[in-house]
Amino acid sequence: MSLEQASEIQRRMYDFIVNYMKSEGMPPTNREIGRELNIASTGHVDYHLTMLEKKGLISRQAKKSRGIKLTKQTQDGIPVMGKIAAGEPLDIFEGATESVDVGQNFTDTENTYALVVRGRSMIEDHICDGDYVVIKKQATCRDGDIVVAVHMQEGVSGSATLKRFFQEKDHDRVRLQPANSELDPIMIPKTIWDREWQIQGKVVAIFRQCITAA
Amino acid sequence: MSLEQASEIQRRMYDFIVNYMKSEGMPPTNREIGRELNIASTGHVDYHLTMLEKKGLISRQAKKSRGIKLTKQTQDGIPVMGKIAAGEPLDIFEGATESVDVGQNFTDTENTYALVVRGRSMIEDHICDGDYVVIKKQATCRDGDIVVAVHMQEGVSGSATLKRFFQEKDHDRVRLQPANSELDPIMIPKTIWDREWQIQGKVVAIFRQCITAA
DNA sequence: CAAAAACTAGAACGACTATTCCAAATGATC
DNA sequence: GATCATTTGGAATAGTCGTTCTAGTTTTTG
Repeated sequence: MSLEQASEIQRRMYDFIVNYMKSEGMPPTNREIGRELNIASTGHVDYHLTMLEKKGLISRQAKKSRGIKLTKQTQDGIPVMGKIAAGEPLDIFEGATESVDVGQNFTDTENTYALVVRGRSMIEDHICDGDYVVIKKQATCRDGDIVVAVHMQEGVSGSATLKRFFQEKDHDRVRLQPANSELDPIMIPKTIWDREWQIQGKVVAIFRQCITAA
Repeated sequence: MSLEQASEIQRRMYDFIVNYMKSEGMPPTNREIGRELNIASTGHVDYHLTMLEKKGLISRQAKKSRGIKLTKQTQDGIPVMGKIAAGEPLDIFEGATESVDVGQNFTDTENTYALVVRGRSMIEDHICDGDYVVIKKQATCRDGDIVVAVHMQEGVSGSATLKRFFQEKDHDRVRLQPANSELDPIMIPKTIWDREWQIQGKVVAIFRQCITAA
């Protein structure tokens, strides 16, 4: 919640605080905030900070210089946009409800997100049920890449599937290959491919959290 | 370098700054440092901060409150202590040369480290050559846990191996089971186990970075 | 329209902060 | 013993900081 019910200037203020903390390693002062957002009065800044605090986005330590803390500390994680499988395409991109912290390996947060793998369709590539796959958004890919392919059907929101991508030039079609010998590949003629399918991105990393009950 | 050539009080000061930043999210003021280290004079604190800066451990922004930055960026990653395999035990713990950033999922940095997996000995558990395994240090484990087991031979530094741990009570021995049907388990009588073997820790996560040439 | 909420500016206060200067111990080196 | 770097205390200064106050405008809401 919260971020949506903040006004435009409060959102800009919050963004500035986040960026300042990331680059400077400390929260900004009220005056630094005002200078950045062209706010002439420190009291004015204080007012909006109080609002942000009331909305639960930050917390403040009274009287302390730079006494701002972020309550939502998931700054570093990348959003988990949904679940994905190969056998039965699932809807994704309903908005991130979760996030997974994979550190600073993937800094391009604009173009990186994660999905939770469902099923055993990529098991022979050692991608298991429950694994997080880190996806880098891109519209093109190379033969053999593990990609998120979206099937856009008329009227229906696209359903996504995780598969290896192969371009079979001699047959002029695309093969989406699961990594499970019990499952069949999807063969798509190039003409239909261009019209109905779209590469959303490719897998750049896999993260598996082992259940550890002790 | 640098940290070694700092005096005891400067080391304590540096530690306090690191801990303060970790818990408070901002650097401490000179006065807060003095209060913590029982230094009566702010000028005194300033003197030691100047020394720390000269030795390259911190950098300072003149006149700014809390204007301290750590130059050695707080290794957010966890140290990669070496390589490990099941087939041919490898020496580890030669000191970390590398580190991998797995985010804030594992905050107990004192008791967590990573290893690079070599070989296909755990392939049926979907742990591949090149994967990072995140290890949580602990001396005991449960049946079925994937553990780092160290064989301590006389005179030789211990060699480590990654396997699943099983305690076979009826035979009074320990089985270290690779996840590769081509490889045989290691069976160790309980008496020898207690004397020559040691559990270093268990796998809590797996991180795989896919080669992405575009 | 009227009332309420949100937003903006300016000024001022007291506390906090980094820095500097002075003076004096302590410990090591030669 | 003399010299030097290191370590400590006290005081003072100029500026920064969070906060509060008054007073006005704009926007939203009923």
